[in-house]
Amino acid sequence: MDKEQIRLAQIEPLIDYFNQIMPLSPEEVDMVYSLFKPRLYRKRQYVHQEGDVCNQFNFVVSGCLRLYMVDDKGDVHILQFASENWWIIDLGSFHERTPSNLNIDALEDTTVLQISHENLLVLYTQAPKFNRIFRVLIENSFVSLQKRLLQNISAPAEEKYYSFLETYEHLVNRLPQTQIASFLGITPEFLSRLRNKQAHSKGKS
Amino acid sequence: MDKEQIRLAQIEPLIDYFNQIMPLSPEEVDMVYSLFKPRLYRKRQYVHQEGDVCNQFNFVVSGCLRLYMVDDKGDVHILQFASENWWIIDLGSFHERTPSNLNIDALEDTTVLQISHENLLVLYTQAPKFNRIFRVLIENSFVSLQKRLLQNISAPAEEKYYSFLETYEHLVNRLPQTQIASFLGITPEFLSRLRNKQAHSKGKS
DNA sequence: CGCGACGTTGATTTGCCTCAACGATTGTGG
DNA sequence: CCACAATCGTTGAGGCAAATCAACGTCGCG
Repeated sequence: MDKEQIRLAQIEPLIDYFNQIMPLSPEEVDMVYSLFKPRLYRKRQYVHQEGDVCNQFNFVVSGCLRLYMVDDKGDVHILQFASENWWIIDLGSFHERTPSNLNIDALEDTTVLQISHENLLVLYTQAPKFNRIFRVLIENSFVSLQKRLLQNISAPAEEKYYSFLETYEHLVNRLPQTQIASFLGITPEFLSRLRNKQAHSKGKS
Repeated sequence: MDKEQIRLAQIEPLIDYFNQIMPLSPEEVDMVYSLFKPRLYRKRQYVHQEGDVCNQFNFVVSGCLRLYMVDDKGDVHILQFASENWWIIDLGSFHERTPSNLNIDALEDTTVLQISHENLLVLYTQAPKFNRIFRVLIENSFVSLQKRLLQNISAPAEEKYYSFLETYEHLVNRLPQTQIASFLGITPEFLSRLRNKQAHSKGKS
């Protein structure tokens, strides 16, 4: 495969994704090919750093990224993981063009397809169908975010952990416990004790 | 004013709201007039009940609604308040056409403008600009939801409460403490103690 | 090899909950 | 218009979930 073929192969998962929400015309497919750029990030590399205006909308082709905030004490709070076929971005910073207080970095070597703010506006203007597609896409994100918030205000840590195991089954064995704890909003020590309890009750049943 | 004039007067805040995101053409304004219906809910009345498919997208003109879940123990967990110029809906149920496990009811006598699922599809088809408008609208909701989640996994109750006071300043004196506690995910008793502490420290400074 | 990230375990502390009781206010039916 | 119930906010005593701090073994990696 030459470089061009590699590029095309990488973009396919995104085309599939869009087609699933709403089938694209050949012209729209061409626009996706020309406006989304593949990029590789190495493990631990920043995709976006706080202080900057977030300028790229990222679609993960392979690997895993995280979106997180670092508080005054230096503790990390993870808002989102994104593995294959997920979107990740600081949406507030991206749209309001204001400096972000969130970071995005790579938990594994990760390939993304990214579109800049400028090119996304081009896409919306020249292919209005993408307004509809991105509306649906964000609606889906909104619904899952709302579910997570509901869990957070209503359920104890143990229940949140089990729920996480179900929702992120495909991802669980790729993530260190510390990252999961930070996502759940509990300490790694306490998560360890929860897991221990689970192991014991499983042994008995 | 005759009935027709009342109807028109009630719809104006919504037209203003849309124009602020993206100016509407006269034809688009007409569509809004014909597809959104005003409706009054009395205090404590249900706007939407769990078990039903959520079929109305609601825009609050005056008053205040809440979106909440009732857990196995009968405890209420509030996902959202909506007062003037806010939207409220179970978006998951509305789009997937599945039975909801959330409720919406009125904390005050409330006037809403509502559009049915069916008519929203008509609106999207006949005036595609609304895809863009609703995309922006949901993006805004997404960003504020993400901020709230971040607070929830990173901040102690006291900080969440202060943050609530800032964000919902206009609404705070209209809401009973029990509702605020339920929104924050703490008990009314503990909220009372937090407020007490605040009063004392204010007295000293 | 040696260092740093990771997971575990123990002892202790604390933020927040539970349960119970009490006035103050609201509202509702007789 | 009053009486009674229901809702609301507050306070106290006690308990539990989860955090903190510290120590230790393991593993992967430079």
